[in-house]
Amino acid sequence: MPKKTFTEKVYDVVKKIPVGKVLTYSDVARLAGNPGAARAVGTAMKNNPDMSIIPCHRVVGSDGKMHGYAFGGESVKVSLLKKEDVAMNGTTVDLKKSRWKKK
DNA sequence: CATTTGACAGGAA
DNA sequence: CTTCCTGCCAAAT
Repeated sequence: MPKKTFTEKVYDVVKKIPVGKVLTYSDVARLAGNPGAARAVGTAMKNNPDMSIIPCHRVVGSDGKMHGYAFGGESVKVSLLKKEDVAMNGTTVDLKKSRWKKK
């Protein structure tokens, strides 16, 4: 079987994030098979082939905030996530409750 | 093939 | 809470 590149796996994982949940770059890296490659996840994201199918706003930093990209601003991201039933804590995502984890 | 860059994380001050 | 430094990995040049 064709071995997917790390980037491909990242897209696959991100696209599978359910509504109301978020993942940190570290988590995406881990699910993609490369724990610790959080930075590489960001690299892949900015290289993303289809931003429309990749809910980048559901991928946040370890602090539950956007580090670089957002749909125009943190406020927009917060509003959007709130709309998606994501547990928020002010301007930050409540990873304690909204972190997507497989059970 | 080597160097630089970047949408990161975690710890220290 | 903010700022700086180090470690990590992949893609781009």
